[in-house]
Amino acid sequence: MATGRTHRPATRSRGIPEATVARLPLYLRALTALSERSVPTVSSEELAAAAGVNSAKLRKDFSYLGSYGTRGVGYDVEYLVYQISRELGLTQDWPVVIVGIGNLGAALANYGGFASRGFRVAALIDADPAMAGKPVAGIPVQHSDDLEKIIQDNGVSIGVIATPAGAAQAVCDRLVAAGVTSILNFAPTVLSVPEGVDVRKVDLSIELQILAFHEQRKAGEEAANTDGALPPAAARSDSADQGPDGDMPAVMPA
Amino acid sequence: MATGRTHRPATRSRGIPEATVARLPLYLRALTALSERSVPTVSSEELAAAAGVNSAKLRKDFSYLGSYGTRGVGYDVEYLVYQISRELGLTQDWPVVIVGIGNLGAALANYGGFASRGFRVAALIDADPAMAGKPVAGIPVQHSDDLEKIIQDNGVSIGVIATPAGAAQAVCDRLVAAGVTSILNFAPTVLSVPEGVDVRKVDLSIELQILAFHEQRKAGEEAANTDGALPPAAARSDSADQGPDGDMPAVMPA
DNA sequence: CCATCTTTGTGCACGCGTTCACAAAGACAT
DNA sequence: ATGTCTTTGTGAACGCGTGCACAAAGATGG
Repeated sequence: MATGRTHRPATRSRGIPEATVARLPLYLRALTALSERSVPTVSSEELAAAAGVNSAKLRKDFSYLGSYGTRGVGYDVEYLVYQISRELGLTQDWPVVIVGIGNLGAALANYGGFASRGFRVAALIDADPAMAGKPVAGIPVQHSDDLEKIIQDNGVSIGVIATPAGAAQAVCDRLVAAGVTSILNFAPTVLSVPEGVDVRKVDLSIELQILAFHEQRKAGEEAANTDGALPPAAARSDSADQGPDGDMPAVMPA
Repeated sequence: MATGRTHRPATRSRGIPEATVARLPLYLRALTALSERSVPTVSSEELAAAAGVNSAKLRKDFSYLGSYGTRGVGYDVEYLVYQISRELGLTQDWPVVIVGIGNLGAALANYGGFASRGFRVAALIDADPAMAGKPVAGIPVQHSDDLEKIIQDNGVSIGVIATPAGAAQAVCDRLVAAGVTSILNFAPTVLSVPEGVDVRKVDLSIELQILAFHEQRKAGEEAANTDGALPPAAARSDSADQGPDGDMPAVMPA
């Protein structure tokens, strides 16, 4: 589908569905764990269980990448790790900058999951002069006056915004102007960016609110059940160990 | 996905689509900002722009809650804030515990977006005895030995896991056993929980990987554009061509 | 070489979510 | 009251994602 018939250049992703792309990192994590245990091959059933998804979905996801499995056997773990890594672009080095070194920014700087996936924290940037030079996670914080220079000197195309909401848009504008084309936004604000720039956002408060909704609903149903108003909980094979979210992480494309 | 099995035509149907629920906090944030600026009413067009969504989608979302707008005028800001808050269950107090007070846990404890939305950090829990008693964000850290007691004494139903991946499942099991029915998981692991427990996950590394995918795609397209004058309609293979650079595997299955 | 068994890859159907487009509803002016 | 104008609420169409179910492909054993 969508071989060449591009209508709008908004969401053409070379045939790979967005939902599949969002799951690839999940598979990669499970595969990496298997690889470290020197497991040579894995079936779609096993891998799906490890990744917390349906096996049919996993096979269909992989089918978008190509036919990398062997029928009757399964998938070669190392080979699949490589293929997914390449597909995600993790075989190259991605320098990232983190702007806003508060509690969250510091946590991100210390987060080990980045380096192990090809991401390199090229610089930490903060607007507070008192922070300048102070090392966080072994990296000296630089002042935001030098933001443009830092971006350009390091060839940074991915920026992480961990500033207060009020500063986020201004920081975003400067990042984009300096050449950043992908932004991960932790500030609770809608960022407006020119076309061609990707923004993904993570809002911790929003996640809790979604949980609260379901929590309230559960409490309400329970009350209704003791009242005898509703029939007993019909067995829902819906999702035993997965939330109502299905697959989407805590993030939505902007 | 959500129950919705009762085919109630309209009027107070609990069948609010999951996608809508995920956007309600977004609307609420925009509405709160308007409320603080004492804006009395807002049209779907304006609010949609502020929330970063399509106005038709916004109207449809609100239609699931009821008819809270006035045609020709728009929506009453204060009224809508209340209705959405109530729908999300934010009119009640939600005590939450944060387990794992590392960099991320501390950042979460300090995060201001919780308290302002009806969430109260009831306790901080860590496995490190050296942390016990040490105040973080003004709250003394408690040792995980007391986890069950803390949960029960505070009537906690929402737990946040910010531990290393290795400890997450064990913590999760203890939380669930103690009565927690909603979990926000920051550990890069798939949690398995019994039916009736909601899990939402936030994986920072996954978000970056998704950005990297799109970034790579953008770079590839740009190269293709400057390189060949042939628009995207050229590649018309279904599954044959893999990488934009035709880079074939360096690693073959043994 | 043939039979059998395992597991992939996928055609198909279904349901959810998004978007369009417009009638209905109300505000407002005359 | 009546007409006009604005904006909501929603029916309907469409596209995407999911899961079922099965044929094809290859391994394995005799």
